[in-house]
Amino acid sequence: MQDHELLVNNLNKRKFVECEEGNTSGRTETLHQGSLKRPNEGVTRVVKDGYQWRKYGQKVTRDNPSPRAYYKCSFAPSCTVKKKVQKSVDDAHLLVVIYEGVHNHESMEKEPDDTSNRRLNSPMEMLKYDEALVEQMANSLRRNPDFIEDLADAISSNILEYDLF
DNA sequence: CGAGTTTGACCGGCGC
DNA sequence: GCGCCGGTCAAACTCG
Repeated sequence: MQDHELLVNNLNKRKFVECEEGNTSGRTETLHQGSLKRPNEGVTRVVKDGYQWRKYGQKVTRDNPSPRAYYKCSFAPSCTVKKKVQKSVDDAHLLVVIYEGVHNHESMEKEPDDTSNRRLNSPMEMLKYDEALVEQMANSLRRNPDFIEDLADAISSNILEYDLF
């Protein structure tokens, strides 16, 4: 399933904090605020979860003061998958990603270079992200003890998969 | 020059 | 019927 792919991808990019299922038609993920939305921060441009997304709109919604961004999958013209990205109401450090639909094509997993991830911005930035990441994880885990099991399960199964590569 | 982003306008659904 | 709101479109702009 793509769930795991996304999870692993985000972990690789050091942006993933927590993931929760439970949206009706789509999936919801909460990401640590990283370079996700700002291509000019010098990291990867559009590819961050294995797919290529093209932004087609942005809106400020009522329930959340932060603008919500709308993305379509631009990797395959026939792919109608969309995703919405907005900051969490609870925690502005988190990005909530809502996926709608299912990809009808392979992901772009084979990112040409793992080296493109390599430099977030600077070692300082990485440290900052790491700190915030740990903090966020601790907080969310404290709040959601049940989540530990799911997360550990997902991570461990993916680690095993990755070991094969 | 092409691909992607920004941003204001537009449209349709829904509640009153 | 009207207004609000979320979602989408498209022209202008930016960047590599």
